[in-house]
Amino acid sequence: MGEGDRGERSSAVPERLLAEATRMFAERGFERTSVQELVSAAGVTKGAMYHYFDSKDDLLYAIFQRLLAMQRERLDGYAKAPGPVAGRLRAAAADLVRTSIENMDESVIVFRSLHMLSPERQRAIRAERRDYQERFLAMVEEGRREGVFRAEVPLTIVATQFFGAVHHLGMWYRRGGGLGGAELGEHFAEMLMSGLLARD
Amino acid sequence: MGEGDRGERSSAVPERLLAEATRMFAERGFERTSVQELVSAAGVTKGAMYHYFDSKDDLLYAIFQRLLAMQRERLDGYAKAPGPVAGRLRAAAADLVRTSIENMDESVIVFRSLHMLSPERQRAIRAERRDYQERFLAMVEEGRREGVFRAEVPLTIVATQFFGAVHHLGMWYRRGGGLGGAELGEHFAEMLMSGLLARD
Amino acid sequence: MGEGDRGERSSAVPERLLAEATRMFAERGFERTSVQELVSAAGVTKGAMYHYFDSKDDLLYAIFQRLLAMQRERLDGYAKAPGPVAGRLRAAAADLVRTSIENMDESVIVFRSLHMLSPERQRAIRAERRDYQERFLAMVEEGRREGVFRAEVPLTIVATQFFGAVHHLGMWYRRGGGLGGAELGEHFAEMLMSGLLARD
Amino acid sequence: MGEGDRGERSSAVPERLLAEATRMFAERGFERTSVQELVSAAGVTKGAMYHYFDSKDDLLYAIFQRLLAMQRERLDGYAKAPGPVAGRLRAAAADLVRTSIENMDESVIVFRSLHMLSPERQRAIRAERRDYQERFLAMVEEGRREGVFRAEVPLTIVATQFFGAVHHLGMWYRRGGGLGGAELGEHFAEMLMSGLLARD
DNA sequence: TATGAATGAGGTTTCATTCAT
DNA sequence: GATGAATGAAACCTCATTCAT
Repeated sequence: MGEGDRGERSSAVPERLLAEATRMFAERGFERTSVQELVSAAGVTKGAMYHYFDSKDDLLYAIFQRLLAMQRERLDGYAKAPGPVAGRLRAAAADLVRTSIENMDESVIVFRSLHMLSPERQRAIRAERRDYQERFLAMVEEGRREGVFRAEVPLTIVATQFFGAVHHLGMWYRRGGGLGGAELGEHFAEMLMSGLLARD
Repeated sequence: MGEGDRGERSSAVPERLLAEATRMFAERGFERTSVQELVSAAGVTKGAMYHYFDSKDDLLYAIFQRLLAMQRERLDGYAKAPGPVAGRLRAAAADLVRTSIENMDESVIVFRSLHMLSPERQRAIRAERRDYQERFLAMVEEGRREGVFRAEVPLTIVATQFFGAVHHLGMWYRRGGGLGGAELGEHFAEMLMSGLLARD
Repeated sequence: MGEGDRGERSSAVPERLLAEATRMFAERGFERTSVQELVSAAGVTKGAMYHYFDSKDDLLYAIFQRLLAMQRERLDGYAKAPGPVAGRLRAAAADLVRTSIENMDESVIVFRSLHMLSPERQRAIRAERRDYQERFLAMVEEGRREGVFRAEVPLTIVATQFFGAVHHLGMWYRRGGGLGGAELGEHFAEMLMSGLLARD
Repeated sequence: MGEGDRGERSSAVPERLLAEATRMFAERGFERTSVQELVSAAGVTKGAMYHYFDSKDDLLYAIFQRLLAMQRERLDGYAKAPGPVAGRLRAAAADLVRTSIENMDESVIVFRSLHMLSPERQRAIRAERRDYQERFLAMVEEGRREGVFRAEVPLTIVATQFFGAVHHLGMWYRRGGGLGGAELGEHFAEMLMSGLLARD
């Protein structure tokens, strides 16, 4: 039992907990998962869990944060990249679909268990998500100013259609079915662009 | 104490319970709502509730059933009506949006708390919803056979986009905001049709 | 719906209830049987039951009473009959076994659910049973005075052995098995007599 | 606060619960004893009880198990001991009576509340009891093969009489009355042997 | 850093009984 | 004689969290 060994094992505890919580919250829901079942499945004790997380709510919040931070970081990459906005928006859209599918458990939890967070944290997450959509729509605006996107359709409608469809994925998408994440990302991005791009 | 009086009073208990449950489940979630809080809000006793409903789950199921039965009945009306399929599909789409907004509480519950039902009932509800979508898409097929709808786009994509957007309504639509239910229904129907209709 | 018809039906209510209660209390125990299940099985309503019986306890008490009254009446028949006491005791013993088997449900209830009665009624039933045993043992004493039964063995031991064995029937006797009620009655009576009769 | 101290204190909770449950279940019956009354009497909290026992049923089962395991262990001692079978069987019989009286509460519970266990556990206990009787009767058979016991009386009758009488003890035996456990054991063993031993 | 026994409030549900009709 | 909706107390059990070690 060297130090490295021990360090590895203990640093694994929060990660194992998060991984197991993600799996279980997605599978049976946040409230149907008891702390005891969770720690048993993760192979740690209750005491250990409460050493790393203040509460069960804290665990849920961490899952939200991790997914949203990742998506926002990726979006920023496309927003700040060089090149024509149309190509960057299309890439960002495809990327959101692909990463939503790759992190389906987290995505399901976000849409299903947001209301289980404390009101305060619900507000924080809602703000973060609104921020994401605004940054996304800012690219649409950018394209409009440049004249490559049509200006007639209201932004709200565009957002509803696209984010609604992404959100809806968790309701029907099954791994191993017909389409892979990358393919589906292309489909969705294509539909978004066809609604935005000026005809002719 | 006439007959009508008695009928009203006794039939009022289940109805009051359903109404209050719908409101509370939508507002704070199914598991955040205790039976005690629910019956207090409805002004009945716990015993009375369990006289009419076998369990808290039963109450949730009744809410699901009521919404789905209503939507299906309305869809059937459009499916069996005379006239060109394009018009009937557009009307059905607008109607779904409008009734989803009018019954926003129920709609939110359906998408957020499905996983709180017993596995058996989850299957029943999923089957009912699948059935709804199939009937809806049958109208799309009908239009394709008649040559009024394009055949290139896969049905799954059409369904995902449209139903995803409807589903997503509960995440952002707020009563008293810009658009009313009828207007929004027209917008959504318009977008659906523009994706389906053959160009020129 | 003539009067006779109606009379028959209503007089059948207490009987149907007693019959069903006997069956259910024996099968699943007194406390595991709810009043609702009982009245449903008997095909009557709760109100009807409470019209004839003051409480669930009352129903249990009636079952006890009916069995004990019947057994006591039969014992009295043998006690007061003419002829040598040995023959009458043997017949009474065989009869107890046979009727216990014929009314196995009641017998099981008596030994298993006595403690569920109100303390007052428990005392009443215990007194009645003690009385039965005393009348039974009075016949043994009679035989001793006449010199046909041995006097060495204490009465308590005789009673314990015989009544213990009768009581124990409910634990192992299964209808349709090897021995019928009458045969087993003869076996038990034979064993009792062989322990009482003077040798040689 | 040494190690011994801690060990004693923590092991005391399940034991205190079992002791109190045995006393109360025997006195007023399993279902007349609420979990709240039980834990109050044992001086622990409900949570503590459910930490050690999965359910109220579990507590009942533990009482059954403890008595049956003890009895079986003692019987095995006599079965495997050296010496003539008649003496060993007599000793085993006397021992069963004595230990049944010493553990009268448990004995009463076993015969009165077996039907309150889950069906599965009822089967387990019945099997264990059947096993006990078979081991007991195997000693009778052994004696018959050696020619020391009569062969005419069927084993079932022997078992019914003896175990019936033992079982019946709980119905009439009162501590402090005439006979002590050891004496009564001798009486019962004597009666069993007199029925089994060949005459002359 | 980690344990796991213990807490105690609160959860859902059951049920014998009553009573207006 | 009979109904069945309604009561309300009490039942069993769960669970997130704490804390002495």
